[in-house]
Amino acid sequence: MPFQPLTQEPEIQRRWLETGAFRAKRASELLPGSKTFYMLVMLPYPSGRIHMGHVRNYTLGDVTARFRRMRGYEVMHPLGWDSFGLPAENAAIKNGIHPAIWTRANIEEMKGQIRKMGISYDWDREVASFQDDYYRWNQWLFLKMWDRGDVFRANRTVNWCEALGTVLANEQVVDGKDERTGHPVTQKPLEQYFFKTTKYADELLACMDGLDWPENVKTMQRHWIGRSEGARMAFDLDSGEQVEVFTTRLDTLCGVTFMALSTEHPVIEKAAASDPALKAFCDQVAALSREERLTSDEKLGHRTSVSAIHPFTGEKVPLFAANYVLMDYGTGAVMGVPAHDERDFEFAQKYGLAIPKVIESESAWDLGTLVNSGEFTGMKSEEAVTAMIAKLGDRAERTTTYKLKDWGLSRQRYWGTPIPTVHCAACGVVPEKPENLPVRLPEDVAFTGVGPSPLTTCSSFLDTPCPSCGKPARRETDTMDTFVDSSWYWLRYLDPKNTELPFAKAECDAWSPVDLYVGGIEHATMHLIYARYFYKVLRDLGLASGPEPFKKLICQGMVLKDGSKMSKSKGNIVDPDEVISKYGADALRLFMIFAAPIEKEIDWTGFEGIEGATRFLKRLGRMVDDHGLSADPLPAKEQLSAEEKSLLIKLNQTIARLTDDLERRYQFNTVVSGLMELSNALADLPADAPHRGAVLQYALEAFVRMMSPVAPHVAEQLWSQLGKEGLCMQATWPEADAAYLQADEVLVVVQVNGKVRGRITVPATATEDQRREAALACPEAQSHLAGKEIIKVVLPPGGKLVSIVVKG
RNA sequence: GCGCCCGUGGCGGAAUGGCAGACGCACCGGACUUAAAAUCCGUUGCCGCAAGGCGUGGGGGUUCGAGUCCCCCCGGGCGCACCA
Repeated sequence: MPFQPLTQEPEIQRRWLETGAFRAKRASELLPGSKTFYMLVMLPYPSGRIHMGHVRNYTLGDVTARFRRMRGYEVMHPLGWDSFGLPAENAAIKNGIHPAIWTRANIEEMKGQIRKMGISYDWDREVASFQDDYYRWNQWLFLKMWDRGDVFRANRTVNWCEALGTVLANEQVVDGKDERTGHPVTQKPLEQYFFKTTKYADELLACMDGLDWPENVKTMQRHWIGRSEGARMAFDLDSGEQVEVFTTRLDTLCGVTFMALSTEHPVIEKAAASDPALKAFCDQVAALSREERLTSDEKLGHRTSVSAIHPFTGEKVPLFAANYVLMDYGTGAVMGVPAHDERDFEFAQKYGLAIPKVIESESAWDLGTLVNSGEFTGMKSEEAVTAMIAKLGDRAERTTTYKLKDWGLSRQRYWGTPIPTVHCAACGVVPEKPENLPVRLPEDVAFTGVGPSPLTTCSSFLDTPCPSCGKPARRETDTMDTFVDSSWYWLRYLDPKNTELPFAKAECDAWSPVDLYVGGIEHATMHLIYARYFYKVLRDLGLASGPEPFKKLICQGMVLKDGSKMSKSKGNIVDPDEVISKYGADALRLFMIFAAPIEKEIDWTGFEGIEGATRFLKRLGRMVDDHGLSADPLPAKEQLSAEEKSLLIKLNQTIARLTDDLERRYQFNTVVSGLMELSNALADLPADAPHRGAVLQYALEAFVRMMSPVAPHVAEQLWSQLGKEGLCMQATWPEADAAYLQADEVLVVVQVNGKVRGRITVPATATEDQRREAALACPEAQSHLAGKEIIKVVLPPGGKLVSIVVKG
């Protein structure tokens, strides 16, 4: 049958759906001892059209899911939609379409495109975060976390746009203005909700060692968490106040010549109230945009009228407000030790402060031996810290700080999960009662793009009785960060219709953790830390078990066009849907898998690659056509011709190799090249081979099954043509036959002093001695051995090589 | 600045310390064709007529043997970025 993907693929997809071949079992249906595999791809945002990045991601996942099914695993392979967030709201403002309508239409559109790719998703498990049967569980979990003290409210500085009446993300602020409208943006403190992620900082760090994740992602997370051991200590001020600092180098305490505090530090704010010059300095630092602070590292400070008192010497050291001290790390205050800290050094030079050396070591910033430190002189850094803490008493203690911040989840937006709390004049901020969930988003609101979120003016939403005292109160109008939605969605897939709980523990126990998670590297920190954090919370709530959600992670590379990212603005998008309409899904899938290793970028320079994939599929079709059918049994090995035997050896070696590539190495591109090599070997079988029909039939049946994960439509087609009943995707993955893994005669390479000098053929059964003798006797090697002394002969395991070492 | 990753033909890439360049793309030559497309066969790392030599960014090291492991340097990418 000719290769006609455009008519054949939809027909085959229909057969798969009718058979229910993609359906994953519920925990109760799983037989005891059955192997499960949870294949997960990252939750997509329904932007409207799929792009090549999706195609690559979903193809990788599908190859794995289909392979595991054929290997006898029960497979979970779902998809859903990250369907809250700003773009829908912006579309509503621009086009006057309600976000829900826009979102639903986009999901339908993209689902249709994904279906055409033949990805084996169990669509009965689809979830969409904008639906209240999903986001009610965000609210439910929020309340559980509230009860456990994992949620708190605090003031935090945000990018505030007065004209728009909303908070903006850092990426949306360019040159101190809203990138869309140009309205000015200022920094403003705002009362917000936070998840206490720092509570799990140590565990998040410690569990990372056991994860089968790319090393660079693990490193990024370690840096993000940023654990740092040191000490806190309190300095008295001559104003009668105290300032607490965090330092990793308490041993340098005797080198302190100044104190530097963040411009936002309470002590500075208090001093600024009566010091206009200091106030002006702080305002000037605050006015600098994010980028300006990043690009200029010039140290700036302003001396206050206050001094700190050194706890050992009683000397007074000046106290500065400084631009290089961050309020949200440590205590927002630094003890300035210019001789042993690069930043303090720069600062001291600029402001003419003393730079006394108190540590003797290889470089100024290293640990070493104390000098000029009174009674501590002569001690090693480590023992000095212990001694100083002892002497400082209540003033100091060892402590650990983290760069990881608590997760601010408030968004002053409409299109997100309403935070289920109520503001009551009498009771304060009160959590909603669980039985009143979900707190639904009101639908009858207008989107103007100006002023605060429509929730703040929607009385049907706002007016609600206080859950505690019952008096009239006002609903919270903040909604949740969409990262909340994507932090546990993969557990909802396991039990998407549950109305009692977000998911049943039994389902989680049966399927969790995810065996393979595939997605973009851009989620290396935020999403993948939040999801790990959530899992630990869920575990502590008794909803989930086990420490970590994602056993293995693969970050796929991007799909580029002519070296740069595909984007609407560049007009360089290659639309997957159009490619499928022209070449078919299998050709696209094959190309995506073959073009590069998963983690590397693919540059879509032209259509040559996909045309190559098409050629390969067509050639296979012709091969199966020409072969027809054979019912002859495969003859015994002894009866086969040499060519037939070597074809079957190639076949079985390929089975072994591809199985390993897919099961252990997760190396997909070589799966395709392995298939291509094997197809070349099949084509080379002589037309007059004595058992051609039987051998080809046997080899093709295995071949078609092996190509099925990558090119499933063509595989089904050829499977039928080979006279096989049932679906190829439900057939068993071929098992390598040990009798055909090695040829009777094997090639042995002969090296002399590390250089290849000859090749000999020996029986596979040859002993080490026989191999050594044969190698020494080989004429090409002989010419390099003549007149030289043989030092030793190495026969590495595997028997494929003999290495002769000579002298003279 | 700190950290991580990567440098292999014209291109994408393969090689799990053991024959470097599998497989594909492109190119070139040939067959089929009135012609073209499609298809099929073949060549293609570099130097050399050849024998042979050289070759995985550069230099050093470990090893019988290094693209692969270790050290230094060069080039590219990514992440974090005054983290006390």
